[in-house]
Amino acid sequence: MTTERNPENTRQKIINADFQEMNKHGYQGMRVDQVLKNTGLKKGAMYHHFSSKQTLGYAVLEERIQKRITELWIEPLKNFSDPLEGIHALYKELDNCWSDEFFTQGCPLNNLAQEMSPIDEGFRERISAFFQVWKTAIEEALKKGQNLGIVDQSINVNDSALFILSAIEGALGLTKNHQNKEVYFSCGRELERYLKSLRAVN
Amino acid sequence: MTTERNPENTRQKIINADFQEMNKHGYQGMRVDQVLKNTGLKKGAMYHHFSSKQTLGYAVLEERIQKRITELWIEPLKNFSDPLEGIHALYKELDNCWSDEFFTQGCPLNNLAQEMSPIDEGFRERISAFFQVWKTAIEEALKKGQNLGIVDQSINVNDSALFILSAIEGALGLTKNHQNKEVYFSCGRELERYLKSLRAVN
DNA sequence: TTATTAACAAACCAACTAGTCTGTTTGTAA
DNA sequence: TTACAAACAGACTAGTTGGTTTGTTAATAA
Repeated sequence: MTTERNPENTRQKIINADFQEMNKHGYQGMRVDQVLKNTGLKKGAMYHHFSSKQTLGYAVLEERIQKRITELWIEPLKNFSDPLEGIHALYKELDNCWSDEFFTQGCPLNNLAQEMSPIDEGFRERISAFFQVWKTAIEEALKKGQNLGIVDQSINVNDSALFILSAIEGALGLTKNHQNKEVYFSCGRELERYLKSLRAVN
Repeated sequence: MTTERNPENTRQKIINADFQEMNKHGYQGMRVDQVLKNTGLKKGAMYHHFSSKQTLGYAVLEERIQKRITELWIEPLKNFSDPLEGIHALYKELDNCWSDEFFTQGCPLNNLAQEMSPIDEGFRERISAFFQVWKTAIEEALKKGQNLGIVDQSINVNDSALFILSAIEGALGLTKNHQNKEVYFSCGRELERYLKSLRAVN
């Protein structure tokens, strides 16, 4: 704690600073020098912990971005017995969990997805795999809802989970462009309408 | 036609080449040298027609991207008496209008929106204004549908238009990341379900 | 025909950027 | 206490990048 050198802490400081810079400027727009400036560290420190800018970028994705989304979306979804209610609740809850910065800078995962998918297969594969995890979580929740008689049996849970994901990311993207959270709330109300259309008619 | 110098043609060649490079690498990742290489022209030609990389970027957005979306989405939507049918038809029609490249490189407008909104107010304002135009076109179509008794009167057309936009862009974004058109079709089927939920119950 | 400007080509430049290299200090195990 | 490796600092570099400058040729109006 009081030791001057704390390699793990240094590593995390670099990842945190890089995460912020990447989310604002994109991976390509992010400058290693600026990240170092923000941490007060020097090149030697960074290149001791990460072999390249790309390696650092991957670390941010895997250790920071994916982890946070797991905490905010994937894990808590399991706690809802009604998945339709759960998805809408988590959507609204984001307003409390996320700082305003994220609404003007967009979803870190989708930002990377849009920027890097056509030009870096390493990024694309990792992101695609994680979107699959996220989608599967929604899919499983919907299936569970079907078994409980909450979600209509005729629903294609694969299509539905994919659409919900795209709607969430689409809403965050528009919100970022308009720099206005009202856009997010508007889309949320219509997401709720869509979710209602999945409900089993008793 | 057979003249050696054709300034307007040169201008368009630069815009076209820049459009392709920007759509693949992003505005920041786009390299002026590469654009010139693709056209066979030299720096002098480009900086004669455009005062900077930024000016060229704005030109691509205004003269190429916005124009194309107007042709593909905004104008044709007016020809449908049933807006719900129209939106779904245009969504599906994109498969015919767009080359596969666009499904792996994403929507040019949204690509720019996601990349540039937090870092270039000039881009952000232009894109935001055009999204408004697009949204309004959907909104007006829905209103017309309400007047015709096709769309339910209780629908908030502002929310709905925004949600449809976000769903389209969200779907294209996921498709680009997965590099698989099936994602687009999946989302399309669920967009259809949402659109049905807007229909007036007679 | 001629003068003038528009439309380029070609060489050049200063600033930037990821990455390297060498050296120094701190922690730690023997 | 003494090696020794890990954890950095600081200076440096080769390559890149947007932009400039100067020169040349084609179009066009007088």
